[in-house]
Amino acid sequence: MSCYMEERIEKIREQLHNRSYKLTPQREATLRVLLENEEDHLTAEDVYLLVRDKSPDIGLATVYRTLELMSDLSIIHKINFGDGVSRYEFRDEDAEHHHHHLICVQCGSVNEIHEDLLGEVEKSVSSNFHFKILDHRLTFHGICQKCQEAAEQNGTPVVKKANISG
Amino acid sequence: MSCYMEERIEKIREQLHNRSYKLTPQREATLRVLLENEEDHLTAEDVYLLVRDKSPDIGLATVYRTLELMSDLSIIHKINFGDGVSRYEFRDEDAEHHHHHLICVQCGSVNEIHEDLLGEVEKSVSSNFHFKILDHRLTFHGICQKCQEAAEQNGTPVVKKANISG
DNA sequence: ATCGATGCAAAGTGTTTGCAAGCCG
DNA sequence: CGGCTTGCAAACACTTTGCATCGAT
Repeated sequence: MSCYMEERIEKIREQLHNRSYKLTPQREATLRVLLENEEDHLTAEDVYLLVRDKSPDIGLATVYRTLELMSDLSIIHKINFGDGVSRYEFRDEDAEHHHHHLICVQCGSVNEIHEDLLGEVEKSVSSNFHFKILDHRLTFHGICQKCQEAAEQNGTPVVKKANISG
Repeated sequence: MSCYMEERIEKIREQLHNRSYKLTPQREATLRVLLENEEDHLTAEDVYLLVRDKSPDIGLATVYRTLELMSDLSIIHKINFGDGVSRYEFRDEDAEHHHHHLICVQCGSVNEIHEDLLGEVEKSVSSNFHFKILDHRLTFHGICQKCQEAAEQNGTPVVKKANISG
């Protein structure tokens, strides 16, 4: 895992150099946080706080600038669940296109679906609407398994955490 | 159309009264703007400017409060295309659930798809992930027919608008 | 010496809130 | 009267920007 991470960092260093950007310590620290939390969907603030644990002198603006840059270079993905905050995650190298989110309106948890659910749907949209699809966003809002179970047992939701709404 | 609009306004007035809210002149003006621009996806600012044409003394905060209220009552829908601004549109009375957006990254146009594309997908998500789906958001980002045609003819996009708006 | 990258603070956006005044049953 | 509504301005949360400084060519 650690080795895998070094690999990815090196690859990104190259990508940056090829476009005459530097992989500065701050940028590297930011990327490492993102890699270490690949399962989550961190906000800029989240990233900032985590980076600061290891590199206390980094500024929030730098984190924003780094995230923006990485996003422009398609190294990471900027996503938005409609709660007014941007979140960042690593782009799947292969299946970049086929990755959706399940947001629990009860506890705020976000889970991913990695299957390609939209192959057929995209085909029909392309041909029926003459729309050339480059990307898509699919999000389901609902109740996750945990909260359903909790509700069955005692009628109380697991946690009251988020208000990700549309 | 005008008559249709009165009908809808009256219906909403009732809905509000049933929940002990009033359909004040400001709220009514806001709703009328939304109804008159049902095809668009207006931001709060858009709505504010349009309302002000007819009711110059309305405040932006009132527009926000009205939109929030109508959204809470599921009379309108608050949507978010990931550009950091909330947009509002009337909720389809019947097919509330099956309505997606095609956003052109070239000219910024937003078109709607009213077909239900996700019936099968939802079934498989529900059963595979034990996730109780309440709602979903599906957005395709790509190039609309117009921009494709323009590009074929002279390599130049139709408009450079950069912003996601109607 | 150059030119990008950084940290800080200030400015910017879009949205929400506190509050005194207004309206209406 | 008593509650919901309103307009205004101030507060807010998140993000971007200006600028002097730093650091690696």
